[in-house]
Amino acid sequence: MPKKALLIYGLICATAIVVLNAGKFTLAAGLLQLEVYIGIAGIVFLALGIYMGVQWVQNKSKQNDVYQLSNNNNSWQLSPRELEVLQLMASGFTNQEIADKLFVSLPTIKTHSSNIYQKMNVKRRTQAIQTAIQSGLILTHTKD
Amino acid sequence: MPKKALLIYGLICATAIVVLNAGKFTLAAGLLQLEVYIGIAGIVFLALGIYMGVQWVQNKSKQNDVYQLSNNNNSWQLSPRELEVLQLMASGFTNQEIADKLFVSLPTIKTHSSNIYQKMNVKRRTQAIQTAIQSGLILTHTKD
DNA sequence: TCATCGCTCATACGAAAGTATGAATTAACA
DNA sequence: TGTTAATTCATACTTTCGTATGAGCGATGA
Repeated sequence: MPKKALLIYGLICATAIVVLNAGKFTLAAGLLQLEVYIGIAGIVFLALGIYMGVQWVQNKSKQNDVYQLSNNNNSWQLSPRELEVLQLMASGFTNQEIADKLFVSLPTIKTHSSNIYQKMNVKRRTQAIQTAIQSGLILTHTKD
Repeated sequence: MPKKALLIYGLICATAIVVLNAGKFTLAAGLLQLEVYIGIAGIVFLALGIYMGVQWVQNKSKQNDVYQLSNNNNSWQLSPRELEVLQLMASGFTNQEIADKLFVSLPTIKTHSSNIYQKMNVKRRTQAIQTAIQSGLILTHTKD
């Protein structure tokens, strides 16, 4: 969810800034030693870094190879966005994962996929994938 | 659904037989002319034929091409039955359709697919398809 | 004969996919 | 400027998928 992800990151950044400012004021008031301030800031940023690192690795390990699209094989007049969605569907991602990748909401991806199925005259995700592969729209094995 | 389909066909056949018998009795009682009896029987069977024909065509048009399996690429030690299921999954069929094709129940196919995902270390149908295609287990384009 | 494996089936539950409907925004275009 | 297409989003609903768990059965092999 783009909103959720943005919200989380926003909150983290906001928290970090607040903590830093609080520390600066305390420092200016002479109530805190510089070492302590730096230490706290270090811990906050370390935590932030760990969190982002974990997220990164988790996303990494989850990622499949993404299929390539053929340039001259759009038999169904799919829009650019629909092609992107189809490509990610064929690569094994859920609607939610596709939404995250494209920074849009889940309903948006659902709308796109429904439109794709209509244009391709199929009823299911797996049929769309099969049809796209068979037609050559999606390239499963790059031929060099 | 095998049960539902069987039920429907059973009901149709039963109805046809009942109608025929009713006609025969009426005929025996001399209340109906032979031509009328034959006519009614004809209409009943014509309707039955039309219904079955429509069903046939609809099923026909719904059928996808079925992918081929590689003979020497079973990296995950999938059982013969699991290979069949995977093949049909990749070809775009629902679990219900696969169950119908293999003359087993829906829960059976669900069990098979779950086992397939575990053996292949994936979480979803589309991932299993992608992985199987990439590995060469499933042949999307027959090379001659 | 006992253990294992493959296959089958069932029920119940939760997650993901898909449909329908309506709507707002933006960009291209006549 | 009005129209159209593409994109986005939401809500509500149905269908399909997937997991967990437990069980029965036949074949195979130690």
